[in-house]
Amino acid sequence: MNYLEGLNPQQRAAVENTIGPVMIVAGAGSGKTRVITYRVAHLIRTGTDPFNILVLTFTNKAAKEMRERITKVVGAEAKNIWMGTFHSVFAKILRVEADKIGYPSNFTIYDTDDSKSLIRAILKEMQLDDKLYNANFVYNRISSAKNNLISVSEYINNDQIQAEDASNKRPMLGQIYETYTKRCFKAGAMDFDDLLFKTNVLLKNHPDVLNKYQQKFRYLMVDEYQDTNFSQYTIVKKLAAAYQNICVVGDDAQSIYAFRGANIQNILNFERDYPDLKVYKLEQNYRSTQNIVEVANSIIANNKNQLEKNVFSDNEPGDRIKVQRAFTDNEEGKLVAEAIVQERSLKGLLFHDFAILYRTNAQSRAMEEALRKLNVPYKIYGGLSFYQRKEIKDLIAYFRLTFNPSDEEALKRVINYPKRGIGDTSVDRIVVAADQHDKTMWEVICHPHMYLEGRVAAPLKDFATLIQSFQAEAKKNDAYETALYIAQHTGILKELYNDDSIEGRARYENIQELLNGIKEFAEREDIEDKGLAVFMQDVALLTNDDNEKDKNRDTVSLMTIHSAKGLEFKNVFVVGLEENLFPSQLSLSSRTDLEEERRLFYVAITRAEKKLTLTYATSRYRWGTLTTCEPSRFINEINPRYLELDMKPAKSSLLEGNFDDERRTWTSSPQREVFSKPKSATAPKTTSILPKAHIPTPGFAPDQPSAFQTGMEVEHEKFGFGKIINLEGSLPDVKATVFFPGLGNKQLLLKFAKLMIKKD
DNA sequence: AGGATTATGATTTTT
DNA sequence: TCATAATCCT
Repeated sequence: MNYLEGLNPQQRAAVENTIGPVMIVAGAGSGKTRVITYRVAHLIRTGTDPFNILVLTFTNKAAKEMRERITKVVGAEAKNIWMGTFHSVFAKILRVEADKIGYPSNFTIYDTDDSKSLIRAILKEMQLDDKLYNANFVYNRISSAKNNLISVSEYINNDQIQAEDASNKRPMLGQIYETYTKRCFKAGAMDFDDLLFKTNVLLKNHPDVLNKYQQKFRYLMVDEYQDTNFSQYTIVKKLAAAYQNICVVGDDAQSIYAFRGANIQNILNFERDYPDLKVYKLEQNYRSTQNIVEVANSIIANNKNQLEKNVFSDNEPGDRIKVQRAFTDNEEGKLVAEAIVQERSLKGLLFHDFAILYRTNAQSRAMEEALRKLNVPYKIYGGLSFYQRKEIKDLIAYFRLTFNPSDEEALKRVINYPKRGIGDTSVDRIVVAADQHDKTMWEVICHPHMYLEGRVAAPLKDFATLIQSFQAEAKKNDAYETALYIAQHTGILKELYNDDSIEGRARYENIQELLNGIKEFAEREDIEDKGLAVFMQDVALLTNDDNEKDKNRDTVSLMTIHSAKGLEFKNVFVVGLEENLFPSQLSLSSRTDLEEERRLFYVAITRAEKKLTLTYATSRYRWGTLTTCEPSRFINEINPRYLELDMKPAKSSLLEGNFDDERRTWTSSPQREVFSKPKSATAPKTTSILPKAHIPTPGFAPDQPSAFQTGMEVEHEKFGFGKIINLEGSLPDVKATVFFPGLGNKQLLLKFAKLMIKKD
């Protein structure tokens, strides 16, 4: 297979130039993954030892796919490449080097829930106001400190940070950070951010270790470089310092994770770090139609800070981008669902060719309901991952405890689950006793009579014995046998088996699935140590792998825009394009946040291959109350010549504005522009292209249900002018089918609808 | 200790 | 609205 054939000149240059610092700026749909995989394959084909290559990605999925594709080119050697997420690669290294930073090599990895629950416990112990010191807020503060490599002592001694916290009335954050760090250490645990933070500490304080990995990883590649944070940036920079064979790949226009600490400057300033950098720009989009690519370009042009590039498409111009208005979120769902059904039969497509993308998960509900009504099969991506389910976390907590009994979060999770008579008060007493005697909770539990009075001693001793029996079991058996033993002897399996509810059934099945997964692991032949401890090493870093069964089902995909990154669909619906939703309300106060929202919109648009539809509703339920919405400014930012407006406002003398046939847009006199926003000086001039909401005729008064006849021209308070095409039922429950131009048919119950016979 | 009830508060989330 | 957490009862 000649992998170099079929690459365009820029792609090929990026693949072949493997020495020295390289930056590949890869526009959306420009064949980025191909270039990375071929570049790695090329390195190996030209004699580089796979053991000397490190490829860092952001998702397990990306790493897995890449490895598969490289295997196709170079064969079995591909398995020797170090390839994985930042977190998994450095967790592996930290386990090897753990003793250098005082950690046990079997340290536990705390997930976000563990971290937050520890923070909650600390806040309670410190008796801090939990309104001011909200666990989420504290977690984010600590996380961002770590991502910026600010240690506890630096945090406490930094005047600026202290002043900031003081002015926010939260002077205790430094102390909380300190306690949190100590407690993690005592529990033999690292959180997600620690995996990177401690790697930095390790490489900084141990030049020999740094040198070892510099020598090992002579060729470094980083995917999605625009999403790296400072901590990741520093690790990469250190590792690359010796050989400078560093290749980063990314697209600044698709940086959408700043809210998690990603720093877009890492890619924008890359040239500053490596003056003899070679830059390759992949600008040809192979995915989408010209219209889609140009719309995306016109949107992103509104952002100030970006790398210069000119993404273009040689594909057909394609359909215009459709903009659709709905009156409610439910109607929006209906519109989308109907469009999918229609488009599918019209073009002979599969459900699989359609995706509905939204800004927030809450928006999926209206879509789901509409799809269900039309019997459209769908799958929601994202949401709770398998490993975040309660029953899975419970069982895994027992596994964690088996190998690291100091793991406090696991201990607290299962010490009274299933019920064994150790309530909150007892747990509090254990915590106090442990603190007083400077022991771990586990040590207290092993010798309860030494530290505690009363009845609890017996169940505690039993609990300790139980865990010790698991440890003994784990020593002699493989992962599956141990896991099954634990599932049985904790009583979890029985408890769920006896739960006859639907949820209980599902939980039991989930446990079975976990056990099956462990069984598969234990049957693998490429692994020497098949113990449960090995399986557990990166279980905290695993996320949902798409279910094999689901892969063959033909379904519409529903997901947030964030989770759609990297995917593509023939037909894409981006829904909820409303101010305060997309762009999100919380982004409106700062330019950088708003620009991130715009990049998110860019990502959404560029998922589409053939056809793109944007929808918005003029009212929607948010947090239980009906709110009215204005169309998103992003719609106004699109050059109208790319748009097709599906609805034409009803003819009315009250509606000022003229339909500009040439440009297929609505223009209106400025003083009546309901939706146009004050434009910033830098924003390109756009005309408001959105139809107005209907404004009722002066003196509008609904008529009696008995007054209506089929064929009458009528006016509706909100929908505007239309024509009755059918009446059914008998008074007073007459239901009318009314056709509103641009909106289609509406079913209206006359006794409720604000409907008036048109006068003229 | 444990169930039941009320309060709260809320983007996005690769790890 | 909906899920989780804190608090209240028994």
